[in-house]
Amino acid sequence: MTHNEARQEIERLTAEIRRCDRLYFVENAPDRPDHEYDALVKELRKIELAHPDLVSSDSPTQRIGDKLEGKAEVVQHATPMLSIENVYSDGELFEFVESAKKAANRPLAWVCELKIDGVAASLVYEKGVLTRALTRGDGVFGEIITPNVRTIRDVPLKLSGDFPDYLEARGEIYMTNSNLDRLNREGAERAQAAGKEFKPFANPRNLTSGTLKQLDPKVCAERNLRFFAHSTGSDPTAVASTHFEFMRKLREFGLPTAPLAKRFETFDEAFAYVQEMRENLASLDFEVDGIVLKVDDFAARAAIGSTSKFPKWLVACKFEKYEAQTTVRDIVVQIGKSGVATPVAELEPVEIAGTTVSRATLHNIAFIEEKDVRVGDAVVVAKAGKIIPRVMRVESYLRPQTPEPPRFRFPERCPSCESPLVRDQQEVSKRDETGALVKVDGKTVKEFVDGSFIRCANPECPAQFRERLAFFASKGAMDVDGIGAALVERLTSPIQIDLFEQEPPLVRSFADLYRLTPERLTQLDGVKTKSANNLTQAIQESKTRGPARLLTALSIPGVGAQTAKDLVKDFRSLDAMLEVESAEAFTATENVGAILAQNLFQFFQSDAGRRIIAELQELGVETALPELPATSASGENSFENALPLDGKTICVTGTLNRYDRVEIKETIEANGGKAASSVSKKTTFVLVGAKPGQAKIDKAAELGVPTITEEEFEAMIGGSSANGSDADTTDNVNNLLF
DNA sequence: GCACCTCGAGTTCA
DNA sequence: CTCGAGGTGC
Repeated sequence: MTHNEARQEIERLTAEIRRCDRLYFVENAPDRPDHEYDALVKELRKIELAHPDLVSSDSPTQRIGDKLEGKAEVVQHATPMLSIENVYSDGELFEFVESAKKAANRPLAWVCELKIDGVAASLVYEKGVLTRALTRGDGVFGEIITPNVRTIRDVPLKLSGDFPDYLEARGEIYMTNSNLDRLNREGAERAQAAGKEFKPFANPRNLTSGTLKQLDPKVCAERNLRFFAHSTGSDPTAVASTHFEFMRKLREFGLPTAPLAKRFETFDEAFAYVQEMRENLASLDFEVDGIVLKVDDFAARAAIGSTSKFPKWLVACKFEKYEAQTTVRDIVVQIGKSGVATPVAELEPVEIAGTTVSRATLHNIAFIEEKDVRVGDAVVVAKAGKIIPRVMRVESYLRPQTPEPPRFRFPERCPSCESPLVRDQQEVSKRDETGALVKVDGKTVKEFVDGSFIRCANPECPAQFRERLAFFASKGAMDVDGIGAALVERLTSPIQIDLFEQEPPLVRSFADLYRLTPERLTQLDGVKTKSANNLTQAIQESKTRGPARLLTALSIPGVGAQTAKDLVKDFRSLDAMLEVESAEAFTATENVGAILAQNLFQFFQSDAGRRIIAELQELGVETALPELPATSASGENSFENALPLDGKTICVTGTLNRYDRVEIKETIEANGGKAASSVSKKTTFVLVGAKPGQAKIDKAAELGVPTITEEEFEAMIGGSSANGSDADTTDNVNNLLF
């Protein structure tokens, strides 16, 4: 064969092979031309062997490249791969569509596509050649999986047709159910022949994800992964003006696109299709976890925009429900930072709305008794407020009769320190049988009744200390980066030297935290020099959080962030609080009554409390506000400029575009307003974001409190000097307070 | 004493 | 987010 003949033959074979790929993958031909394909590739490889100079990088024989060394490289996406907002009910879907329509301000055509449960990936084509493939990763950084992706026959190594210079196709890599079955069957056969045990792959999604991380592309090639594109990371407007048209172009370039995609002129038609698809999913050969609904027109998309997390012109209708039935494996009792003992149901893990739920609180003794939850019961768990699982009901008809599980009995002793658990007592006015108040000499008679909570009364309880330490280091308090429940557990556990010898825990008081050195930290398993240094650094930085944060961090019952701020405003230092002579001195502060005052007085008079503060002070933790500058010492606010939100109380509900929870609170306060957590008559505005809480909206309507949008809010604060970058001394003082 | 407002505490998972 | 309870004003 001459050189020229070889070149022609290679071209012919390549075209034939591409036709096979296309028949099967892009056009979904019913008969899979596997034999033909294999024979063609074999023939091509023979010719290429004889003429190595004619082998091009996009030849079908080049799908399997060299093994990767070590770990996959992580690189940044050209534009972030945002995730999709999920809706789980028709109501949520309608809400989403309404907001999109409003933002677009024009009629919208919609495209429906199947959402297949696979691994999201981005494929970069430069001058039509596949140069890089990345996993979605965290959306900003992804792992390079190019060698493995090259083995996927759906993925053209070279584009055809009139493709743009630069194209980033985004889509889903997945595996069919029948292919999973085949792999399991073959694996079992092979294992049997070798006399080994074979653990079948559980589901196609996990296998896909695992396969893509394989270092040897040969393994990936055998697994027969699939791919389709559903969007792009590059600019599509040069190629098409609508999504549906763009997808058609991608198919022309040789890229398969989302299966069963359809375009509809109105949402009503699209919704009918969603309903219809819901019924027909079982017949498909791949896992579908929903239907994606997207605005077709690119210009309309631009008008609608995105939040920081999701585009607002795109939504996934999930088929799962907010509710699931599961079994109670065990009921355990947790001790909180104030000693409250909370029963928690440990559940057989179930998926609800995209997350696995394995625990749910049973709140308190009243809840558990009323619902009569028992170990072994079938319970229905739902997500209240979209996140937190809640036991809705016990399916008591499913309860085993022989033997019937016993009623839950609250333990009598603390699971951590074994000291007795005691029921809270509450002071109430005494009433007679008719409900009328009992009076003696014109005064009501008080009596104590059982309260809602059960507590461990031991102030030294290790479980309580752990909770308090975690709270001390948490965001709202001293904000020590890197200290969470897991590390607290280890810091407060004895250190095992060898089988017989152990040393006391590294941290037995708040002050011990500030005595930690990198050397001592490395005594813990898995803490190496780097993390030990970072941690000690973070701990040192927390010394300057100021007295309000510190007071919050101390876990004095009833004293949280707000009360601590109020107190520090009046007292200005913890020393001043140590010097008070009676509990009444605290009641002068706003929102502090007899009970809180007593709690505070008790703490500041106790040896333990005084020691804690003395130790922290000695270690250099700030316990006082800086001295007021002479000019503004005369009175509050006297020299401050009027701020746009002075005297206004704003309650926020839903998700905002430009701020997260903490930021919006800070912004409101920086502008002189008050950020309230609930709507009342005193609320000036309710700031409504996306997916607002219905309770707050209703309440606002009921009380006639005006609602504002994020844009209106921004107009109000006018983007003025409120960001505090040009902070003067007064601002600094405020920063320490707030 | 009652009604209403606010804050604290507990809670789950990626 | 939700519940419970402390605080305040009438």
